[in-house]
Amino acid sequence: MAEPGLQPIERSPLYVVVAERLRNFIESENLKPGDRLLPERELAEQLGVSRTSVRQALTAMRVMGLIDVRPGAGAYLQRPPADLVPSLAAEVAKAEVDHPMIWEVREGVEVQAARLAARRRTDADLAAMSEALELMAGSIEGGGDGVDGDRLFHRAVIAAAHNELLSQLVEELGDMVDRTSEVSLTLPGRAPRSLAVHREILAAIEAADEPEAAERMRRHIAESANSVVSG
Amino acid sequence: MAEPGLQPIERSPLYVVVAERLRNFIESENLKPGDRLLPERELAEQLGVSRTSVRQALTAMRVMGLIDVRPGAGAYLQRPPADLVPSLAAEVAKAEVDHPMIWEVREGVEVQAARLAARRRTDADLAAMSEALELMAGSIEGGGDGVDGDRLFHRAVIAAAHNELLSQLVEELGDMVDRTSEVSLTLPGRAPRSLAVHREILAAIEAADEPEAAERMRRHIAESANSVVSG
DNA sequence: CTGGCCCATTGGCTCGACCACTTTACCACC
DNA sequence: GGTGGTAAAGTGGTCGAGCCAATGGGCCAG
Repeated sequence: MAEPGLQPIERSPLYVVVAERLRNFIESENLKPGDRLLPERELAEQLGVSRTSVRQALTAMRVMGLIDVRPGAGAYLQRPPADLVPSLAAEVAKAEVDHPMIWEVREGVEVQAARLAARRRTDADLAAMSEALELMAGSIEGGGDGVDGDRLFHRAVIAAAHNELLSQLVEELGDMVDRTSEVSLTLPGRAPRSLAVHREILAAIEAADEPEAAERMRRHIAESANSVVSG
Repeated sequence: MAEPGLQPIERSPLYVVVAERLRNFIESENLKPGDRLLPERELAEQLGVSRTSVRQALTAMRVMGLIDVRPGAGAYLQRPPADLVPSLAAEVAKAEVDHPMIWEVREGVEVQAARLAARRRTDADLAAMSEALELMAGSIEGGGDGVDGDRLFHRAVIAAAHNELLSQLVEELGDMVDRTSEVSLTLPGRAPRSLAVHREILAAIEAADEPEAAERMRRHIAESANSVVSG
Protein backbone atom coordinates (compact mmCIF):
# COMPACT_ATOMS: atom_id res chain seq x y z
CA MET A 1 0.00 0.00 0.00
CA ALA A 2 1.19 3.51 -0.75
CA GLU A 3 2.67 5.45 2.11
CA PRO A 4 0.35 7.97 3.69
CA GLY A 5 0.54 11.19 1.77
CA LEU A 6 2.17 9.52 -1.26
CA GLN A 7 0.02 8.77 -4.23
CA PRO A 8 0.87 6.65 -7.24
CA ILE A 9 1.97 8.75 -10.19
CA GLU A 10 -0.63 8.35 -12.84
CA ARG A 11 0.33 8.98 -16.42
CA SER A 12 -2.47 9.37 -18.89
CA PRO A 13 -2.16 7.56 -22.18
CA LEU A 14 -1.61 9.86 -25.09
CA TYR A 15 -5.00 9.16 -26.56
CA VAL A 16 -6.63 10.40 -23.39
CA VAL A 17 -4.73 13.65 -23.73
CA VAL A 18 -5.73 13.90 -27.38
CA ALA A 19 -9.37 13.27 -26.56
CA GLU A 20 -9.23 15.94 -23.89
CA ARG A 21 -7.62 18.34 -26.33
CA LEU A 22 -10.31 17.65 -28.88
CA ARG A 23 -12.96 18.14 -26.32
CA ASN A 24 -11.55 21.52 -25.39
CA PHE A 25 -11.40 22.41 -29.07
CA ILE A 26 -15.04 21.48 -29.53
CA GLU A 27 -15.99 23.68 -26.62
CA SER A 28 -13.78 26.63 -27.50
CA GLU A 29 -14.98 26.59 -31.10
CA ASN A 30 -18.50 26.27 -29.86
CA LEU A 31 -19.18 23.37 -32.21
CA LYS A 32 -22.72 22.13 -32.44
CA PRO A 33 -24.09 18.63 -32.90
CA GLY A 34 -23.81 17.77 -36.56
CA ASP A 35 -20.63 19.81 -37.04
CA ARG A 36 -17.76 17.91 -38.61
CA LEU A 37 -14.34 17.54 -37.01
CA LEU A 38 -11.10 17.89 -38.92
CA PRO A 39 -9.93 14.75 -40.74
CA GLU A 40 -7.76 12.34 -38.82
CA ARG A 41 -4.64 13.10 -40.84
CA GLU A 42 -5.13 16.81 -40.28
CA LEU A 43 -5.66 16.36 -36.57
CA ALA A 44 -2.57 14.18 -36.30
CA GLU A 45 -0.49 16.82 -38.07
CA GLN A 46 -1.79 19.71 -36.03
CA LEU A 47 -1.46 17.89 -32.74
CA GLY A 48 1.94 16.51 -33.62
CA VAL A 49 1.03 12.91 -32.92
CA SER A 50 0.55 9.83 -35.03
CA ARG A 51 -2.72 9.11 -36.71
CA THR A 52 -3.02 5.93 -34.69
CA SER A 53 -3.18 7.94 -31.50
CA VAL A 54 -5.77 10.23 -33.02
CA ARG A 55 -7.82 7.22 -34.00
CA GLN A 56 -7.65 5.84 -30.51
CA ALA A 57 -8.86 9.14 -29.14
CA LEU A 58 -11.72 9.19 -31.60
CA THR A 59 -12.59 5.64 -30.64
CA ALA A 60 -12.79 6.70 -27.02
CA MET A 61 -14.96 9.68 -27.92
CA ARG A 62 -17.17 7.50 -30.02
CA VAL A 63 -17.74 5.07 -27.19
CA MET A 64 -18.58 7.97 -24.91
CA GLY A 65 -21.25 9.01 -27.37
CA LEU A 66 -19.56 12.32 -28.06
CA ILE A 67 -19.03 11.83 -31.79
CA ASP A 68 -20.44 9.84 -34.68
CA VAL A 69 -17.76 8.46 -37.01
CA ARG A 70 -18.73 7.79 -40.63
CA PRO A 71 -16.21 5.93 -42.78
CA GLY A 72 -15.30 7.98 -45.81
CA ALA A 73 -17.17 11.00 -44.57
CA GLY A 74 -15.56 12.05 -41.29
CA ALA A 75 -16.34 12.40 -37.61
CA TYR A 76 -19.31 14.46 -36.52
CA LEU A 77 -20.14 15.91 -33.16
CA GLN A 78 -23.09 14.03 -31.77
CA ARG A 79 -23.50 15.50 -28.33
CA PRO A 80 -22.01 18.60 -26.79
CA PRO A 81 -19.26 17.77 -24.28
CA ALA A 82 -21.23 19.51 -21.58
CA ASP A 83 -23.82 16.73 -21.86
CA LEU A 84 -21.22 14.22 -20.85
CA VAL A 85 -21.05 14.94 -17.17
CA PRO A 86 -18.32 12.96 -15.48
CA SER A 87 -19.86 9.61 -14.86
CA LEU A 88 -20.49 8.28 -11.42
CA ALA A 89 -18.06 5.50 -12.24
CA ALA A 90 -15.32 8.07 -12.82
CA GLU A 91 -16.05 9.75 -9.52
CA VAL A 92 -16.03 6.41 -7.81
CA ALA A 93 -12.73 5.41 -9.34
CA LYS A 94 -10.88 8.54 -8.31
CA ALA A 95 -12.36 8.84 -4.87
CA GLU A 96 -9.85 8.14 -2.11
CA VAL A 97 -10.96 6.24 0.92
CA ASP A 98 -9.94 8.95 3.28
CA HIS A 99 -11.98 11.57 1.52
CA PRO A 100 -14.95 12.58 3.67
CA MET A 101 -17.35 12.76 0.76
CA ILE A 102 -17.38 9.00 0.34
CA TRP A 103 -18.45 8.53 3.90
CA GLU A 104 -21.07 11.20 3.56
CA VAL A 105 -22.62 9.40 0.63
CA ARG A 106 -22.44 6.10 2.45
CA GLU A 107 -24.20 7.69 5.37
CA GLY A 108 -27.02 8.98 3.20
CA VAL A 109 -27.53 5.69 1.46
CA GLU A 110 -26.87 3.15 4.18
CA VAL A 111 -28.74 4.92 6.94
CA GLN A 112 -31.77 4.94 4.68
CA ALA A 113 -31.20 1.27 3.91
CA ALA A 114 -31.07 0.43 7.61
CA ARG A 115 -34.30 2.31 8.19
CA LEU A 116 -36.05 0.47 5.38
CA ALA A 117 -34.56 -2.84 6.48
CA ALA A 118 -36.09 -2.37 9.91
CA ARG A 119 -39.43 -1.87 8.18
CA ARG A 120 -39.27 -4.71 5.70
CA ARG A 121 -36.84 -7.35 6.94
CA THR A 122 -37.94 -10.94 6.45
CA ASP A 123 -36.76 -13.99 8.34
CA ALA A 124 -34.44 -14.77 5.45
CA ASP A 125 -32.99 -11.26 5.64
CA LEU A 126 -32.30 -11.63 9.35
CA ALA A 127 -30.70 -15.02 8.79
CA ALA A 128 -28.41 -13.59 6.12
CA MET A 129 -27.34 -10.75 8.39
CA SER A 130 -26.72 -13.14 11.29
CA GLU A 131 -24.69 -15.40 9.09
CA ALA A 132 -22.57 -12.52 7.93
CA LEU A 133 -21.87 -11.55 11.52
CA GLU A 134 -20.91 -15.09 12.40
CA LEU A 135 -18.48 -15.10 9.51
CA MET A 136 -17.11 -11.78 10.64
CA ALA A 137 -16.77 -12.96 14.24
CA GLY A 138 -15.00 -16.16 13.17
CA SER A 139 -12.50 -14.18 11.16
CA ILE A 140 -11.78 -11.78 13.99
CA GLU A 141 -11.34 -14.61 16.48
CA GLY A 142 -8.87 -16.18 14.10
CA GLY A 143 -6.87 -12.97 14.04
CA GLY A 144 -8.32 -11.62 10.82
CA ASP A 145 -10.03 -8.34 10.14
CA GLY A 146 -13.48 -9.67 9.26
CA VAL A 147 -13.60 -7.91 5.90
CA ASP A 148 -15.67 -10.56 4.12
CA GLY A 149 -18.27 -10.79 6.86
CA ASP A 150 -18.42 -7.01 7.03
CA ARG A 151 -19.13 -6.72 3.35
CA LEU A 152 -21.77 -9.43 3.49
CA PHE A 153 -23.46 -7.75 6.42
CA HIS A 154 -23.68 -4.37 4.74
CA ARG A 155 -24.94 -5.95 1.55
CA ALA A 156 -27.51 -7.94 3.52
CA VAL A 157 -28.81 -4.74 5.10
CA ILE A 158 -29.15 -3.16 1.67
CA ALA A 159 -30.97 -6.23 0.39
CA ALA A 160 -33.27 -6.21 3.42
CA ALA A 161 -34.39 -2.71 2.43
CA HIS A 162 -36.15 -4.35 -0.54
CA ASN A 163 -35.71 -1.29 -2.71
CA GLU A 164 -34.32 -2.27 -6.08
CA LEU A 165 -33.34 1.27 -6.98
CA LEU A 166 -31.34 1.64 -3.80
CA SER A 167 -29.63 -1.69 -4.41
CA GLN A 168 -28.67 -0.68 -7.92
CA LEU A 169 -27.36 2.59 -6.64
CA VAL A 170 -25.09 0.79 -4.21
CA GLU A 171 -23.95 -1.49 -7.00
CA GLU A 172 -22.96 1.58 -8.96
CA LEU A 173 -20.88 2.71 -6.03
CA GLY A 174 -19.21 -0.68 -6.36
CA ASP A 175 -15.74 -1.05 -4.95
CA MET A 176 -15.83 2.23 -3.14
CA VAL A 177 -17.92 0.91 -0.31
CA ASP A 178 -15.80 -2.20 0.00
CA ARG A 179 -12.55 -0.26 -0.09
CA THR A 180 -13.58 2.16 2.63
CA SER A 181 -14.64 -0.71 4.86
CA GLU A 182 -11.43 -2.64 4.31
CA VAL A 183 -9.28 0.31 5.24
CA SER A 184 -11.32 0.99 8.33
CA LEU A 185 -11.32 -2.61 9.53
CA THR A 186 -7.54 -2.96 9.32
CA LEU A 187 -7.09 -0.19 11.85
CA PRO A 188 -6.38 -1.39 15.42
CA GLY A 189 -9.53 -2.16 17.37
CA ARG A 190 -11.87 -1.33 14.53
CA ALA A 191 -12.88 -4.87 13.65
CA PRO A 192 -14.21 -5.94 17.05
CA ARG A 193 -15.83 -2.55 17.52
CA SER A 194 -17.54 -2.79 14.13
CA LEU A 195 -18.75 -6.27 14.92
CA ALA A 196 -20.27 -5.06 18.17
CA VAL A 197 -22.07 -2.19 16.45
CA HIS A 198 -23.24 -4.48 13.67
CA ARG A 199 -24.90 -6.60 16.32
CA GLU A 200 -26.68 -3.54 17.68
CA ILE A 201 -27.83 -2.63 14.19
CA LEU A 202 -29.12 -6.13 13.64
CA ALA A 203 -30.97 -6.06 16.95
CA ALA A 204 -32.68 -2.79 16.00
CA ILE A 205 -33.59 -4.14 12.57
CA GLU A 206 -34.92 -7.31 14.11
CA ALA A 207 -36.98 -5.25 16.55
CA ALA A 208 -38.38 -3.29 13.58
CA ASP A 209 -37.18 -0.11 15.28
CA GLU A 210 -36.62 2.24 12.35
CA PRO A 211 -35.22 5.28 14.17
CA GLU A 212 -32.89 3.09 16.25
CA ALA A 213 -31.60 1.17 13.25
CA ALA A 214 -31.01 4.42 11.37
CA GLU A 215 -29.24 6.04 14.31
CA ARG A 216 -27.04 3.01 14.97
CA MET A 217 -26.02 2.86 11.33
CA ARG A 218 -25.32 6.57 11.26
CA ARG A 219 -23.05 6.34 14.27
CA HIS A 220 -21.34 3.29 12.80
CA ILE A 221 -20.59 5.08 9.56
CA ALA A 222 -19.47 8.22 11.40
CA GLU A 223 -17.14 6.23 13.67
CA SER A 224 -15.62 4.37 10.77
CA ALA A 225 -15.20 7.60 8.87
CA ASN A 226 -13.49 9.27 11.79
CA SER A 227 -11.09 6.39 12.18
CA VAL A 228 -10.05 6.57 8.55
CA VAL A 229 -10.16 10.27 7.80
CA SER A 230 -8.45 11.49 10.94
CA GLY A 231 -6.32 8.39 11.50
CA MET B 1 -34.40 9.24 -46.67
CA ALA B 2 -34.68 5.46 -46.96
CA GLU B 3 -37.89 4.00 -48.32
CA PRO B 4 -40.30 2.70 -45.72
CA GLY B 5 -39.29 -0.84 -44.86
CA LEU B 6 -35.72 -0.26 -46.07
CA GLN B 7 -33.10 0.47 -43.48
CA PRO B 8 -29.56 1.72 -43.97
CA ILE B 9 -27.05 -1.12 -43.88
CA GLU B 10 -24.97 -0.61 -40.80
CA ARG B 11 -21.55 -2.13 -40.64
CA SER B 12 -19.78 -2.25 -37.33
CA PRO B 13 -16.09 -1.39 -37.22
CA LEU B 14 -13.91 -4.40 -36.55
CA TYR B 15 -12.91 -3.11 -33.14
CA VAL B 16 -16.52 -3.11 -32.06
CA VAL B 17 -16.78 -6.75 -33.09
CA VAL B 18 -13.57 -7.53 -31.23
CA ALA B 19 -14.79 -5.78 -28.09
CA GLU B 20 -18.01 -7.72 -28.25
CA ARG B 21 -16.11 -10.96 -28.73
CA LEU B 22 -13.93 -10.19 -25.74
CA ARG B 23 -16.91 -9.38 -23.69
CA ASN B 24 -18.50 -12.71 -24.53
CA PHE B 25 -15.22 -14.42 -23.66
CA ILE B 26 -15.13 -12.72 -20.28
CA GLU B 27 -18.62 -13.89 -19.55
CA SER B 28 -18.25 -17.43 -20.86
CA GLU B 29 -15.01 -17.89 -18.92
CA ASN B 30 -16.66 -16.39 -15.88
CA LEU B 31 -13.75 -14.02 -15.34
CA LYS B 32 -13.76 -11.99 -12.17
CA PRO B 33 -12.62 -8.46 -11.49
CA GLY B 34 -8.87 -8.54 -11.11
CA ASP B 35 -8.45 -11.38 -13.62
CA ARG B 36 -6.00 -10.67 -16.40
CA LEU B 37 -6.85 -10.83 -20.08
CA LEU B 38 -4.59 -12.41 -22.66
CA PRO B 39 -1.84 -10.15 -23.99
CA GLU B 40 -2.64 -8.00 -27.02
CA ARG B 41 -0.40 -9.99 -29.33
CA GLU B 42 -2.00 -13.24 -28.22
CA LEU B 43 -5.49 -11.86 -28.64
CA ALA B 44 -4.63 -10.58 -32.11
CA GLU B 45 -3.34 -13.99 -33.12
CA GLN B 46 -6.26 -15.94 -31.72
CA LEU B 47 -8.84 -13.58 -33.19
CA GLY B 48 -7.05 -13.39 -36.52
CA VAL B 49 -6.90 -9.59 -36.57
CA SER B 50 -4.14 -7.06 -36.28
CA ARG B 51 -2.90 -5.89 -32.94
CA THR B 52 -4.04 -2.38 -33.79
CA SER B 53 -7.63 -3.53 -33.96
CA VAL B 54 -7.25 -5.31 -30.65
CA ARG B 55 -5.83 -2.17 -29.11
CA GLN B 56 -8.76 -0.13 -30.35
CA ALA B 57 -11.14 -2.62 -28.84
CA LEU B 58 -9.30 -2.47 -25.54
CA THR B 59 -9.43 1.30 -25.68
CA ALA B 60 -13.17 1.16 -26.06
CA MET B 61 -13.48 -1.28 -23.17
CA ARG B 62 -11.25 0.86 -21.04
CA VAL B 63 -13.39 3.91 -21.63
CA MET B 64 -16.47 1.91 -20.72
CA GLY B 65 -14.83 1.07 -17.41
CA LEU B 66 -14.79 -2.63 -18.17
CA ILE B 67 -11.04 -3.11 -17.95
CA ASP B 68 -8.00 -1.53 -16.38
CA VAL B 69 -4.99 -1.42 -18.71
CA ARG B 70 -1.55 -1.33 -17.11
CA PRO B 71 1.41 -0.71 -19.40
CA GLY B 72 3.91 -3.54 -19.11
CA ALA B 73 1.61 -5.67 -17.03
CA GLY B 74 -1.53 -6.31 -19.07
CA ALA B 75 -5.23 -5.63 -19.11
CA TYR B 76 -7.29 -6.57 -16.10
CA LEU B 77 -11.00 -6.98 -15.75
CA GLN B 78 -12.26 -4.14 -13.62
CA ARG B 79 -15.95 -4.70 -13.63
CA PRO B 80 -17.95 -7.66 -14.83
CA PRO B 81 -19.71 -6.99 -18.14
CA ALA B 82 -23.02 -7.50 -16.42
CA ASP B 83 -22.21 -4.44 -14.33
CA LEU B 84 -22.08 -2.39 -17.46
CA VAL B 85 -25.67 -3.00 -18.32
CA PRO B 86 -26.98 0.46 -17.61
CA SER B 87 -28.63 -1.10 -14.63
CA LEU B 88 -29.20 2.06 -12.68
CA ALA B 89 -30.32 3.81 -15.81
CA ALA B 90 -32.62 0.88 -16.54
CA GLU B 91 -34.10 1.04 -13.09
CA VAL B 92 -34.54 4.77 -13.45
CA ALA B 93 -36.20 4.43 -16.82
CA LYS B 94 -38.73 1.88 -15.75
CA ALA B 95 -39.52 3.38 -12.37
CA GLU B 96 -42.97 4.85 -12.19
CA VAL B 97 -43.39 8.07 -10.30
CA ASP B 98 -45.93 6.57 -8.00
CA HIS B 99 -43.64 3.77 -6.95
CA PRO B 100 -42.56 4.24 -3.33
CA MET B 101 -39.00 3.15 -3.94
CA ILE B 102 -38.18 6.30 -5.89
CA TRP B 103 -39.24 8.43 -2.99
CA GLU B 104 -37.30 6.30 -0.57
CA VAL B 105 -34.14 6.84 -2.55
CA ARG B 106 -34.84 10.53 -2.84
CA GLU B 107 -35.27 10.65 0.91
CA GLY B 108 -31.94 8.97 1.55
CA VAL B 109 -30.06 11.20 -0.85
CA GLU B 110 -31.76 14.54 -0.43
CA VAL B 111 -32.04 14.45 3.33
CA GLN B 112 -28.31 13.89 3.47
CA ALA B 113 -27.81 16.71 0.98
CA ALA B 114 -29.88 19.07 3.15
CA ARG B 115 -27.85 18.12 6.20
CA LEU B 116 -24.59 18.78 4.40
CA ALA B 117 -25.94 21.98 2.88
CA ALA B 118 -26.69 23.29 6.36
CA ARG B 119 -23.07 22.57 7.23
CA ARG B 120 -21.40 23.99 4.17
CA ARG B 121 -23.65 26.51 2.51
CA THR B 122 -22.00 29.64 1.21
CA ASP B 123 -23.57 33.00 0.55
CA ALA B 124 -23.70 32.10 -3.13
CA ASP B 125 -25.50 28.85 -2.29
CA LEU B 126 -28.08 30.70 -0.25
CA ALA B 127 -28.57 33.23 -3.00
CA ALA B 128 -29.13 30.47 -5.54
CA MET B 129 -31.70 28.79 -3.32
CA SER B 130 -33.49 32.08 -2.66
CA GLU B 131 -33.57 32.84 -6.35
CA ALA B 132 -35.05 29.47 -7.10
CA LEU B 133 -37.79 30.07 -4.56
CA GLU B 134 -38.54 33.46 -6.03
CA LEU B 135 -38.89 31.86 -9.43
CA MET B 136 -41.13 29.22 -7.96
CA ALA B 137 -43.26 31.78 -6.15
CA GLY B 138 -43.62 33.90 -9.27
CA SER B 139 -44.80 30.90 -11.25
CA ILE B 140 -47.34 29.92 -8.62
CA GLU B 141 -48.67 33.46 -8.37
CA GLY B 142 -49.11 33.46 -12.12
CA GLY B 143 -51.19 30.29 -11.89
CA GLY B 144 -48.38 27.89 -12.76
CA ASP B 145 -47.13 24.91 -10.81
CA GLY B 146 -43.61 26.20 -10.04
CA VAL B 147 -41.87 23.22 -11.55
CA ASP B 148 -38.81 25.08 -12.80
CA GLY B 149 -38.23 26.84 -9.51
CA ASP B 150 -38.74 23.58 -7.67
CA ARG B 151 -36.13 21.83 -9.73
CA LEU B 152 -33.67 24.68 -9.31
CA PHE B 153 -34.19 24.70 -5.57
CA HIS B 154 -33.56 21.00 -5.14
CA ARG B 155 -30.52 21.22 -7.36
CA ALA B 156 -29.24 24.18 -5.40
CA VAL B 157 -29.53 22.22 -2.15
CA ILE B 158 -27.57 19.37 -3.69
CA ALA B 159 -24.93 21.81 -4.89
CA ALA B 160 -24.76 23.45 -1.47
CA ALA B 161 -23.78 20.08 0.00
CA HIS B 162 -20.45 20.47 -1.80
CA ASN B 163 -20.05 16.76 -2.21
CA GLU B 164 -19.13 15.93 -5.78
CA LEU B 165 -19.96 12.27 -5.41
CA LEU B 166 -23.42 13.05 -4.13
CA SER B 167 -23.99 15.48 -6.99
CA GLN B 168 -22.96 12.87 -9.52
CA LEU B 169 -25.23 10.37 -7.93
CA VAL B 170 -28.17 12.72 -8.33
CA GLU B 171 -27.17 13.34 -11.95
CA GLU B 172 -27.30 9.61 -12.50
CA LEU B 173 -30.81 9.57 -11.14
CA GLY B 174 -31.48 12.22 -13.76
CA ASP B 175 -35.02 12.65 -14.95
CA MET B 176 -36.47 10.55 -12.22
CA VAL B 177 -36.18 13.25 -9.60
CA ASP B 178 -37.62 15.84 -11.94
CA ARG B 179 -40.49 13.63 -12.99
CA THR B 180 -41.55 12.82 -9.45
CA SER B 181 -41.51 16.50 -8.53
CA GLU B 182 -43.53 17.51 -11.55
CA VAL B 183 -46.22 14.99 -10.83
CA SER B 184 -46.39 16.03 -7.23
CA LEU B 185 -46.56 19.75 -7.96
CA THR B 186 -49.43 19.41 -10.40
CA LEU B 187 -51.64 17.99 -7.68
CA PRO B 188 -54.06 20.49 -6.12
CA GLY B 189 -52.49 22.49 -3.34
CA ARG B 190 -49.12 20.89 -3.62
CA ALA B 191 -47.27 23.77 -5.20
CA PRO B 192 -47.96 26.39 -2.55
CA ARG B 193 -47.40 23.83 0.19
CA SER B 194 -44.07 22.81 -1.31
CA LEU B 195 -43.03 26.42 -1.61
CA ALA B 196 -43.81 26.99 2.05
CA VAL B 197 -41.80 23.96 3.12
CA HIS B 198 -38.94 24.95 0.83
CA ARG B 199 -38.77 28.21 2.69
CA GLU B 200 -38.55 26.36 5.98
CA ILE B 201 -35.79 24.19 4.60
CA LEU B 202 -33.91 27.23 3.39
CA ALA B 203 -34.28 28.89 6.79
CA ALA B 204 -32.83 25.83 8.53
CA ILE B 205 -29.96 25.65 6.03
CA GLU B 206 -29.29 29.34 6.47
CA ALA B 207 -29.30 28.87 10.24
CA ALA B 208 -26.78 26.03 9.81
CA ASP B 209 -29.16 23.78 11.72
CA GLU B 210 -28.31 20.35 10.37
CA PRO B 211 -30.89 18.23 12.20
CA GLU B 212 -33.65 20.74 11.39
CA ALA B 213 -32.73 20.95 7.73
CA ALA B 214 -32.62 17.17 7.51
CA GLU B 215 -35.95 16.75 9.26
CA ARG B 216 -37.67 19.40 7.16
CA MET B 217 -36.44 17.81 3.98
CA ARG B 218 -37.49 14.39 5.17
CA ARG B 219 -41.01 15.56 5.87
CA HIS B 220 -41.13 17.39 2.56
CA ILE B 221 -40.18 14.27 0.65
CA ALA B 222 -42.57 12.12 2.68
CA GLU B 223 -45.46 14.53 2.09
CA SER B 224 -44.80 14.71 -1.60
CA ALA B 225 -44.52 10.95 -1.76
CA ASN B 226 -47.80 10.49 0.06
CA SER B 227 -49.57 12.88 -2.27
CA VAL B 228 -48.41 10.95 -5.33
CA VAL B 229 -48.44 7.36 -4.15
CA SER B 230 -51.76 7.42 -2.40
CA GLY B 231 -53.36 10.09 -4.59
C1' DC C 1 17.73 -10.41 3.87
C1' DT C 2 18.22 -6.48 0.73
C1' DG C 3 19.51 -4.13 -3.28
C1' DG C 4 21.04 -4.13 -7.95
C1' DC C 5 21.11 -5.93 -12.42
C1' DC C 6 19.45 -8.47 -16.28
C1' DC C 7 16.04 -10.41 -19.18
C1' DA C 8 11.59 -11.53 -21.03
C1' DT C 9 7.16 -9.85 -21.56
C1' DT C 10 3.75 -6.40 -21.98
C1' DG C 11 1.60 -2.18 -23.42
C1' DG C 12 2.48 2.53 -25.95
C1' DC C 13 3.39 4.85 -29.93
C1' DT C 14 5.10 5.86 -34.63
C1' DC C 15 5.08 5.04 -39.35
C1' DG C 16 3.95 3.54 -43.93
C1' DA C 17 1.08 0.98 -46.85
C1' DC C 18 -3.11 -0.49 -48.78
C1' DC C 19 -8.22 -1.09 -48.92
C1' DA C 20 -13.22 0.27 -48.62
C1' DC C 21 -16.31 3.93 -48.66
C1' DT C 22 -17.86 8.74 -49.53
C1' DT C 23 -18.05 12.95 -51.93
C1' DT C 24 -17.41 15.83 -55.75
C1' DA C 25 -16.87 16.92 -60.46
C1' DC C 26 -17.53 16.05 -65.13
C1' DC C 27 -19.62 14.08 -69.19
C1' DA C 28 -22.98 11.72 -72.14
C1' DC C 29 -27.57 10.77 -73.22
C1' DC C 30 -32.59 11.30 -73.16
C1' DG D 1 -33.18 19.93 -67.09
C1' DG D 2 -32.78 15.36 -65.23
C1' DT D 3 -30.56 10.86 -64.86
C1' DG D 4 -26.86 7.67 -64.97
C1' DG D 5 -22.01 6.54 -65.30
C1' DT D 6 -17.16 7.24 -64.40
C1' DA D 7 -13.01 9.03 -62.41
C1' DA D 8 -10.43 11.36 -58.97
C1' DA D 9 -9.67 13.04 -54.48
C1' DG D 10 -10.47 12.61 -49.79
C1' DT D 11 -11.86 10.05 -45.63
C1' DG D 12 -11.86 6.36 -42.29
C1' DG D 13 -10.42 1.21 -41.49
C1' DT D 14 -7.04 -2.24 -41.08
C1' DC D 15 -2.61 -4.31 -41.24
C1' DG D 16 2.10 -5.05 -39.83
C1' DA D 17 6.83 -3.79 -38.63
C1' DG D 18 9.67 -1.45 -35.55
C1' DC D 19 11.22 0.62 -31.42
C1' DC D 20 10.61 2.46 -26.70
C1' DA D 21 8.86 2.56 -21.80
C1' DA D 22 7.11 -0.03 -17.99
C1' DT D 23 6.48 -4.27 -15.39
C1' DG D 24 7.59 -8.48 -13.13
C1' DG D 25 10.53 -12.22 -12.05
C1' DG D 26 14.92 -14.41 -11.38
C1' DC D 27 19.63 -14.36 -10.02
C1' DC D 28 23.69 -12.81 -7.67
C1' DA D 29 26.63 -10.09 -4.57
C1' DG D 30 27.18 -7.82 -0.21
